[in-house]
Amino acid sequence: MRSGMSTHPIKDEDEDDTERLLKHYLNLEPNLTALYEYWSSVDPNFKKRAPKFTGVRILKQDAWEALMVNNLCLHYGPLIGHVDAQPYHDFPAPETLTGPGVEAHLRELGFGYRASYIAKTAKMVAKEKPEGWLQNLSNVDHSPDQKMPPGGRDGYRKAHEELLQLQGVGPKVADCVCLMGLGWGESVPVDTHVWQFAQRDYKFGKGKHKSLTKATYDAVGDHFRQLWGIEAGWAHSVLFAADLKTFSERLTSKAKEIKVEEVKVKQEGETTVEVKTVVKQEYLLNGIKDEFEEENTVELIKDFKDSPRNQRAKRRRLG
DNA sequence: GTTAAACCTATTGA
DNA sequence: TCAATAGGTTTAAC
Repeated sequence: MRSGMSTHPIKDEDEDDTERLLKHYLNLEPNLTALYEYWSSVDPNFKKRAPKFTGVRILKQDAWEALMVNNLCLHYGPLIGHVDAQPYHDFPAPETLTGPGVEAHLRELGFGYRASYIAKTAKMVAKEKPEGWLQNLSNVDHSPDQKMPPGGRDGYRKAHEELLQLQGVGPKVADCVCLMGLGWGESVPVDTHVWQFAQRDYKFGKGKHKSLTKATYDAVGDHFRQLWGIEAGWAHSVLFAADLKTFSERLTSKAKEIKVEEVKVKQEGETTVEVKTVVKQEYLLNGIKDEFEEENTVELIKDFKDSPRNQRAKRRRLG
């Protein structure tokens, strides 16, 4: 990719558009700092957790691509080219996945019960729905200061509803497509992680909204839309990242280094007191208070004394 | 209207 | 090896 800092105007004319495409796909235009500041100003929980998860952006994917998955490209997508002898394939068009043997083949490829969903959805999009159906569900209005009801703009509600007709597409997947493939910023996909922190930090999971029914699903989305505004789906992604196990290692990685040092030091001494010291340091490093401290305490104790009781305690707290 | 069971495979950690 | 995790949607049953 060209850097865009060329001093040769003549060459700029045939400069490729890779940078422009990347900026668009990675959605680099919006001011992340301003957005984070706004979300932090309206939500103390966001303010507490977001600093460890900066730089989260919502991709501007193709809607059909957002609807489907990865492994498909290798077997159905057209070959784009090679990098270091490694072949790269584009995403297959829905028409490519409408053949009679597709479902069986996808099962062989390990898609499991989703094989039939993919095959049926491809048929619906390619054959049963009118031309441009999916793309026409996109948000095209980018004017600032739009009003948005808690349920979202009409276009978002329409897109969400239409997507639910597809086989294997429920509210969560529909919202993922709305958010990343169709440009509806207020879309909040509620998956298991979002449901976890909705219960832990936003008082869901009791009373009227005890379990994640459709009514609860909508209520969670409405709450976050009301709280975070028209880019609620973006704010949601920041906290989603914070809830993932793979990413949450960020919260303890530095402390683990210190923990190792502490273990060496205490080699000849008693354990309990010194473990607590480590926890304190981790707590300071993280800058995250209350319940996090407790979780880390349990985990660290588990590391040193791996008793079944402590394992149960950890599972219970981490839920 | 809500809940439970069934659907599928792959990866990771104890 | 087994449980947890990736993990929502559909269908049947209450």
